[in-house]
Amino acid sequence: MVTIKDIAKAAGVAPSTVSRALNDSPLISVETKRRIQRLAQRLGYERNELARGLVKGSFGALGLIVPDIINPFFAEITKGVEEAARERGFGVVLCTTEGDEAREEEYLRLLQRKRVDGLILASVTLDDPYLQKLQHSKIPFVLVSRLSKGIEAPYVVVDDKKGGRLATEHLADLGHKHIAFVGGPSNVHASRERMSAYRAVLSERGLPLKREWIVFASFTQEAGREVGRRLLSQSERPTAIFAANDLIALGIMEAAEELGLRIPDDLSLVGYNDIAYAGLPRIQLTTVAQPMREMGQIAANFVLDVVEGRKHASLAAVLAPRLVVRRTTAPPGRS
Amino acid sequence: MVTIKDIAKAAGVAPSTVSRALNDSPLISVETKRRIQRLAQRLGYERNELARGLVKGSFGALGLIVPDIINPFFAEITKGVEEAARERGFGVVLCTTEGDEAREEEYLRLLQRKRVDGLILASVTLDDPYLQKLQHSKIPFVLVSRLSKGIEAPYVVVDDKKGGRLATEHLADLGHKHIAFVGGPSNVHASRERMSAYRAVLSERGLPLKREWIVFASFTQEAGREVGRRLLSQSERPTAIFAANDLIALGIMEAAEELGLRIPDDLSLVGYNDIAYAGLPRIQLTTVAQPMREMGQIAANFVLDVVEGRKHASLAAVLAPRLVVRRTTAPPGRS
DNA sequence: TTGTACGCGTTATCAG
DNA sequence: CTGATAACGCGTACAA
Repeated sequence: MVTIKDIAKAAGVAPSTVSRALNDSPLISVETKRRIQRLAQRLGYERNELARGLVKGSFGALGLIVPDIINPFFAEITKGVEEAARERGFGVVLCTTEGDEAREEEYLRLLQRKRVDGLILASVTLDDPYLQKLQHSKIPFVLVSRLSKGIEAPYVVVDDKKGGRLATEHLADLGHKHIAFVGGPSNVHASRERMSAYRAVLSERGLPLKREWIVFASFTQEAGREVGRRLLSQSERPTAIFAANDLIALGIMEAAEELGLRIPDDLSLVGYNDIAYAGLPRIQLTTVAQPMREMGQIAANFVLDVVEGRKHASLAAVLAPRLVVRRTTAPPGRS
Repeated sequence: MVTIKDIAKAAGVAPSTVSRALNDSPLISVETKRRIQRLAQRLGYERNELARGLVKGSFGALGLIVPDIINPFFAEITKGVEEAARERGFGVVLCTTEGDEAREEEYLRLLQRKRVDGLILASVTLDDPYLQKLQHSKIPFVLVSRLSKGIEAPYVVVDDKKGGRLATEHLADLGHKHIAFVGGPSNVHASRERMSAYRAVLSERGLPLKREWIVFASFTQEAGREVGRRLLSQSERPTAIFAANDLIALGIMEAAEELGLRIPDDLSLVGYNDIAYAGLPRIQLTTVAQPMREMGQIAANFVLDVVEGRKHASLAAVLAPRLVVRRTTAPPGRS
């Protein structure tokens, strides 16, 4: 690999002069600058960012931690982050945790060792105490699609209560009286918020609130299928289900299919996230859309602003969800 | 951030001793080693990999270039790469190109500047001449799910000809005589291979080969819908379509729906890739499955083997595809 | 405008 | 077994 020393030798100048030329410094004559720049190009010089980072204390990369890159929800966030980072010349180190806390901590250490300039945490498992440690580490970070109870940390989220309301009210407006809720893990903020909005709406409307019709599982299709089977094979089954994400909804759809229930005739179904496949021809899932890519962009740009010194002290962005009505919801059939 | 110098001072030894302790070197007494290790832990020391990378000439990270992380096909590959890298203590820098060649080159330079240890190219746009340059750069790389004509480069692919055969023969076996093919970009190797297998099967079986029934588009649902509309609204329409990936197939499904055609009654449809959503309740797409995650793992492990000195000179892995028959294919209706 | 000298945090080499 | 010392490639005060 060619270094600035090589260029310096070839050009008959000092390495510092080459450095100045390559960094477009004003304290160098225009002609030597251009001469050196051309030479560098011709020699195929690529700056060593390890060395530069060592000096400047900044490597030019962001760390992104997500639970699962296969999940389109996080894929969209990732895309937003990556776009924003790329536009500003930064790299993105991708870390997936599978929801495993140990792995998350392991990755966090890896990223610190690599001296990334900032962290974007779209993961959910990390406990508050660890976040506290992170705050001391001086490396800027931002929470995406999650909050932290004890810690005051910058975040960008979508208003889950509002989203939960949109979904539940839509079902109630259609005339449903027997509405169940299927969430992700019960310790995940989003799960709880959507559930609490669901409860609030039911109680406002004077609809029955059954304990057995509030289920927490995990944010996967398999979990949705299992819960769906259980929920829909009871003698008294709900006429509508609000699922806390689209994957769960798809699993429930699968279970309904198995049990010979037609959607939306026998069962109305609302999901959450509007992942790309919710709009598929035969799926046509009614769902709550979140601006996921935008979340990623906002998060990345905030961290980069902090890194580059325009110090936004904090960030508390709450974006608005949007109900997307498709074909899995209808008034309840006469039964 | 605490450095080895800080630890050295605190322990009353030289920095080099600390370095030896932290690297578990044998040329240090067991007791000082342990003492220093404990001290480092207590001080919250995290090694600076920029400095380490500078002297060792290796940063401990892989660069991964994919066209689009939203596409489940590449998300799966990414997952495989990330898993393998994590297990061996490496990070992954994610780069998405949107199929834009300029962006790919830009990223390639970024990754070189960051001195990643190896490259995994799941992108398709890069031209052979550029690969040639890459070979000179001494940084090991591997092609995933693509080949290069002129250059002898390590690769891991799935046998597209075999996959194309599986799909086309399945349709022919069902009795279809009017089979169309919809590919991705015509300059993509996978597209061409699947198409050529399609042609071979048709000619072997003595089935009519219509020029208008071979269409190249792009690997997206939108493209599939457009092509589907055109193909299916002709007076003489095919009774079966082999789509070169699942997204295209889904688009075609959408178009068929719009035109009032039932699947598989009026139209049989085979996709390619078996992305997670092909198995969805109402989609149930017959498709050709590729071991995507495995490809990612094999690719990453190969590059890492090279990096770590166990020098596999080359890699030419051809994995086998698998036909997954679901509910979008059936014998042609009487017409 | 340019060159010199030093430091960033680590590892490796060579004495001791 | 341990301690100096140099080197990795670059940026930057300081001197010229």
